[in-house]
Amino acid sequence: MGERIGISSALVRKDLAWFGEFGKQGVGYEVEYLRKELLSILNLNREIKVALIGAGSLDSALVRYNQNRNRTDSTFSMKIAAVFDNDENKTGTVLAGLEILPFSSFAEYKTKLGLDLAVITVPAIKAQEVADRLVQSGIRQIFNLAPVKLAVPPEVKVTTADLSLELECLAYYLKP
Amino acid sequence: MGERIGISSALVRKDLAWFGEFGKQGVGYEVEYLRKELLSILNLNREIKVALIGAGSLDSALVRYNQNRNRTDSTFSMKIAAVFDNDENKTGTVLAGLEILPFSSFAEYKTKLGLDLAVITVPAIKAQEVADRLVQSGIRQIFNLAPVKLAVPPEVKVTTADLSLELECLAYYLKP
DNA sequence: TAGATTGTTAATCGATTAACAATC
DNA sequence: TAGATTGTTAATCGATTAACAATC
Repeated sequence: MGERIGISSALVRKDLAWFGEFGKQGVGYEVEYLRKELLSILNLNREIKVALIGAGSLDSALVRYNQNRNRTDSTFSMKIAAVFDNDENKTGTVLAGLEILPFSSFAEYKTKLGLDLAVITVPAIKAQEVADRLVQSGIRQIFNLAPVKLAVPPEVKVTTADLSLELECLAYYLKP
Repeated sequence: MGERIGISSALVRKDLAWFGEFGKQGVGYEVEYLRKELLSILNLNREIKVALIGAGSLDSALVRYNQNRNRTDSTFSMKIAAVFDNDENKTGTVLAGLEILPFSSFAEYKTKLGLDLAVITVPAIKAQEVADRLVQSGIRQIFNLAPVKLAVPPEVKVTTADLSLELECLAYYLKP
C-alpha cells in the first residue's frame, strides 16, 4: 500500500494504528478483512447519496461520469441522487435521467431522498448563499467546486476543489 | 494575505523571502509592485495557452467556465487554446467556438499554436497513453483529471485532481 | 527619537521514518 | 527454535511560528 501511494510501510502501519490493530504480528494482514474494516471506517460500505446544486454543464459532466463509474466499478459507493437548480427554465427538465429539482425545496427533498452530502457547482457569487442554505437544511459535508472560500460553522466539513487555481499553480513550473 | 488564507503573517513573510525582498522595513509593501512581482514569479503575467485532451462533457464544461472567467476576470491568464480528441465523430466539429482537433496531430498543433500545458480528461484507462504522447511532444506540465496516478519522467510536473476521490474523503465525516 | 513593519533567527510543533520489541 | 511481520518507540526531518533585530 505504501509503495502504491509513495509513503513508507511504517506510515501505513502507524495510520492503521490510529483506528485499531488489524493484523497479526509475525503473520501479516488478512487482506479481505482489512479491506472491509477500512471501507467501514471510511463510511464507504454503503451507498452515499449525493446532491448536486447547480445544473450547469459541469453537473451534466459529473452525472455522466458518476453513472459510468457506478456501472463499471462496483466498489464505488457514491451515487448522484438528485440535481437542484433555482432556474425555472431548468427545473422539471431531465438531466441524464434525473429530474432537476427546485433548490428552494432542498430541505424537503433531503429528507425524502435521504441525501447525505452536497456538491456546489453554482457560480462563485452564489456559492456562499447556497452553502448557508445547505447547512440550514442539515447538510454537514459539502464539496465545493466554486472558486471561493466558504464560511461555515465548525461542525460542517467543506472541501474546495478550485480547478482553475490548481491549473494556475502548474503555470509556475513553465519555463519563463 | 495571511488572514485571507488562514496562515500567520510570519509565514507569508518567510514565503516571500524565498524569492527576494519586496518590502521596506518599517514602512511596508508597495502593493501594486508586490502584486506584479508575484504574478511574474508565478508566470501569471502572460496568457498561458492550455490544451484540453478528450472532448467529453467535462471539456465542454471547462471550456465554458474558462470563457466565462476570461470575460469577467481580467487577471485570469489561462486560455483554453485548443481541444483534442481522437474520435473521428468529434474531430472537425466545433465545441463552444473551438474546432476539435485530432490528437494524433498534437505535436504539430503544439508548435503552431504555442500550447503551454495540457489538461487530460480522457477515461482513466487511456490517460497514461495520452500522457506519454504529451511528454513526447514536449509538454512539461500536465493537469490530470483522470482518476489514475500517471508515470512521467522527473522533469514533467503532473497535478492530479481526482474529484471522486476527494468526494469519497468527505464520506469519512458522515455520521455512520 | 518614537513608532511601526519587514526580514530572519531560534524555538516549537507535527509528520514521517528507522529501528526494534512483541508476537506468531 | 528460526524467520517473519506487526505495532510502537525514539529519532529525524521539515514546516510553522514567536520573538526580535534591522530598518525606515
